[in-house]
Amino acid sequence: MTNLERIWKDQLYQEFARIGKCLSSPKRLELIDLLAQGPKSVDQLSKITGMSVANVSQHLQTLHESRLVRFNKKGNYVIYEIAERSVADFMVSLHRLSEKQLVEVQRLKTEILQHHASMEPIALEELMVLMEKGEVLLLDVRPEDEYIMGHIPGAISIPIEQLEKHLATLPVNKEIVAYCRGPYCLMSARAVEILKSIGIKASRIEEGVHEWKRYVEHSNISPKEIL
Amino acid sequence: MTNLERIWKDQLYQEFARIGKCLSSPKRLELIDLLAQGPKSVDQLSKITGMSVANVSQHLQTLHESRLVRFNKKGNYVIYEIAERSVADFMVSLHRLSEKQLVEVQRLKTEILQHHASMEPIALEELMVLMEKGEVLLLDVRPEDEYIMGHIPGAISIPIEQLEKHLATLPVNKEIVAYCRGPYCLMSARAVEILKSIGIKASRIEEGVHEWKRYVEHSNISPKEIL
DNA sequence: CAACTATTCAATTGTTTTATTGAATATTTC
DNA sequence: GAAATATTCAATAAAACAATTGAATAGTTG
Repeated sequence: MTNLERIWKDQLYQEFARIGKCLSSPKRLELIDLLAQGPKSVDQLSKITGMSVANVSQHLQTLHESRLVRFNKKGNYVIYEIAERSVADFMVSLHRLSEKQLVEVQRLKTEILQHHASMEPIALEELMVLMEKGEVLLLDVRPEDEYIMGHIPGAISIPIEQLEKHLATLPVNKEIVAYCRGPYCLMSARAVEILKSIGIKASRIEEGVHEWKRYVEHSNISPKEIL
Repeated sequence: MTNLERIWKDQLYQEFARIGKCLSSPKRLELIDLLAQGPKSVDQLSKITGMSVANVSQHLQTLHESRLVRFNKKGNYVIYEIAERSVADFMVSLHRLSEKQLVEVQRLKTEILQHHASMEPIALEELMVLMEKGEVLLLDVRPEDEYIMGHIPGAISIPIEQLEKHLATLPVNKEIVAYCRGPYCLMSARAVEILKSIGIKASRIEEGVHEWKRYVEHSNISPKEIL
């Protein structure tokens, strides 16, 4: 290899590693995951994650330097969002790889399921069948703005905090399946607990919007429009 | 969010970040890319990359802790390889994301093309058409063991160092298309230079085996067996 | 325009990471 | 079994990073 080639390769891999650096901090990964669900301000992110505002801001700047996120200023707020859909897709890949390779991730996932008794999720495939038959109501329990940004077709939106208030409006004859931000979000599990406690037949899927997109794109099922 | 939930999430993201940490060092990324082409010993990797043996060994151990690579001992050598095909796929994703988001990567790619005059690659799609017609000979210029590990169907193997010796055996009536490890490997460019210098019509694709696999899987073209 | 809010900046701390060196281990070959 | 080879280990020094704090900025509301 020529010397020039070596320098070129070093520069190139230096760049790839910039993306890698963004992924090397747990806090930053959590921020990307949250932004993948929809745009959020710095202090929203600070409140959700429990990090200090300054700390969040700093992490967001790191992410911005690698062009994984972008922002708009809206009045007093700075609203960050992921730079591209492909960033969210990439995060799904990272999670899948982590689950495949790291036993510890698998262990943590089953551990939390034991705390939420009988919260075993149903398969996405199974949900599809049930929805075809119209036997099931799909419930998106994320905050409403995330639902508006994109959701699984056919789902209705009841954010988890409002679920108890809206219990009366739910059909009694249908089974309910809840979903939230994805496999590492527990809002859908909490929803199932609430629903089951008042005698409604309920379950959850562990997939979120991005995992669902990946699923339909890989299984060649007609990729319906996202409403 | 409950306190327990916060702890759980922190542990989970800590784990994801372990994979991220592996990707945060340029040298480690280069090692993964090389291993994605086929198993290699520590000192092979040391020689290819120009790093010290101890340094390579240390990086490989980091990769092993995150289960991205595995190894077998063969006599005096320790042969490392990627732990799963999905690791190679993930690297393709990372490269694609980097190229999309980082202008600097795009700049570096065009920069090197100016050094190798008229090395503009042809599209994979174009190659497929040409191969259907039988108008083209596809040449894999990587080391032979990497070819044996997996190659694009229909390709023949002539490692770049042996190309000049084997020039006589090449058909004169066919155009030749060369490929190597992927978009950041310059062996195929060197091959085209050699071929053109003696008047053979030649070009290259920038894709390697993994990029090719991704291509056929996403375009639903019959995914022929890899020979 | 003064008080307030959201965000960023700058400086500091303690921690991790990287590359390097030389020694230690394990396997093979003669 | 001694010499040679491939790899790992351990210790070090330099560099990069993460979280924290308090001050600075910029936009908003009364």
